[in-house]
Amino acid sequence: MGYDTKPPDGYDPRAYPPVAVTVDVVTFTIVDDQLQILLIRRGQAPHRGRWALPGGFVRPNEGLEEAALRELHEETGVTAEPRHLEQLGTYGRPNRDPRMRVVTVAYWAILANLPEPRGGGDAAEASLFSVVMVEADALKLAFDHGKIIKEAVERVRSKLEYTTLAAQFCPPEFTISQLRRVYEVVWNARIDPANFHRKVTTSPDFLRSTGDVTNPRARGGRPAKIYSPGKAMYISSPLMRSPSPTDSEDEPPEEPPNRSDRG
Amino acid sequence: MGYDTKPPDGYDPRAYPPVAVTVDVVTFTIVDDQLQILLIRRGQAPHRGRWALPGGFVRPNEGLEEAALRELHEETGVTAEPRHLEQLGTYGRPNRDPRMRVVTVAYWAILANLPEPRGGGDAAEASLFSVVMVEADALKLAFDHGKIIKEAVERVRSKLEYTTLAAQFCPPEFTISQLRRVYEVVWNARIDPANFHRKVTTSPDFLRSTGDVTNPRARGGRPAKIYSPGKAMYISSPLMRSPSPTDSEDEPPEEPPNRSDRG
DNA sequence: AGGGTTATTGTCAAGTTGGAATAAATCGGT
DNA sequence: ACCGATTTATTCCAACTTGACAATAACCCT
Repeated sequence: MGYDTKPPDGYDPRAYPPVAVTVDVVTFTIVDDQLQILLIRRGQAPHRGRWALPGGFVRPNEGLEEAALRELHEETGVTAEPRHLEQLGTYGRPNRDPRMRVVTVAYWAILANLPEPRGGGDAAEASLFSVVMVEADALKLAFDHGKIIKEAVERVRSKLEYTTLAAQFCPPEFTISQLRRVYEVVWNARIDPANFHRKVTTSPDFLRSTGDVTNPRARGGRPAKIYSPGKAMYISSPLMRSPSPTDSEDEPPEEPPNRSDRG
Repeated sequence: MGYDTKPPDGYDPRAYPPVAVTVDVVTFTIVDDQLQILLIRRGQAPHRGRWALPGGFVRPNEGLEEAALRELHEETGVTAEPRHLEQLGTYGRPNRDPRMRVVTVAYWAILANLPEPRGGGDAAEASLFSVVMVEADALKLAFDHGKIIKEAVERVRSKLEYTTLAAQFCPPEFTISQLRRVYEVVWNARIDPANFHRKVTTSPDFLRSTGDVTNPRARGGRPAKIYSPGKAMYISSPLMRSPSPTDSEDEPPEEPPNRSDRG
């Protein structure tokens, strides 16, 4: 970064342009067999009363990730640490905030077993919303948060293909059915149980058997083996999402990453 | 973003913390059968004399991507438009710049047929460096630019697996051998010509035959068919990089994309 | 014509996938 | 105790993909 640049109109390294840097967090969880995100209702202008991502200013001696975690906790009352926190991208279109130039660094997180959010800090209210509602634009969102959320949804969907992140949506110990349900909910697609079972059990160190099985439920059925997550972070040969009938996308939008994302 | 947050120490939306936002660009090109990146030599403190990524302040009414392109052109004298420009990530560790808090949004770009950089703006010098040199830490780099470059290299490597971006390193019309060479250079691995040929020709709309063939070279050899890039942006079933003897990585580092990056 | 070089096509065994069938382990009801 | 229903786990098979390598094609030079 040669930001000692002195363009024709003459910047000085200390006379930096007035820009505010914020962080925003798209927090995913699965509740009621639906992929949901955590939003807060804005208590102040602009966009007062609209739903928005939790987030806020980065403090002078605070790292970006640190700021993201702090704002998540402060504004939503969530005390649990996210199972995963990852940078999504930075949004800095000049007029995305009416008050001044604001560049926001967006993060996305996975939170399992989310306790009911209670709204802390100065956020009036915090609540979970199904991503299908957001994808249908059924919600009035503040700023460009609709765009950010859609890009986060695409990121989490594509990350399930080649990483072992799906297990982070599950409790510490889980069955293969539960894990499959994560994929089905996030991808909004049906997955063949037998093939899924074969795939995840042969993927090296994706799952570790605890030796236990579930105690069978009321309706009967063979008890399922119980697993915990292995140490592998990537799946050698990715799972594929086949286009589901309800979900009609042919070409994924720009920036699925880093499958990169595989990486 | 609820950056109406008023933390205990009392922020006001207009009394934003003093942060500078810059952009930096990692520009890749292939010259002399090597993956190379474009760096400038810093003419001012801090890190005067060190090599750094081209970049600089984002101007008040300028988009981030726009700023990245401007700085690339201003500081390196490159006039050609990049074939690809994509956000890599944002780096904002509190003391990454000794002068003040600077958050930088990093981009990476592909530039084919790079004309010799001449160093423009106030950059003393601009030059290409092989990524193997940078990966070996053989170069004194400014700030955290070494880290940024390494993450960009991993990103471009993983993106070749599942996208058709490799063609952007080639001239508008090229042969399959040239395309294969791109993969071999970027991945630092040998690729079987026959299997590669089969793979790229069967991948839907990756390549379009122009009908022409090369006029044979001095050394002889069968003339190669000439192709231009198709419209497909993704490869249905990814190419795999097998660990090469010289390049020993077992687990890819965090955040390859996307295979999103996948996004 | 013959040997060298590069491009392209073909072959084959090994592995992977999707789909369906089968087996295993439990339930509740009779 | 047995039967059907239910859920999980395993097996089978045909279609496809991959990697390694052989064979062919089309050109050079001598």
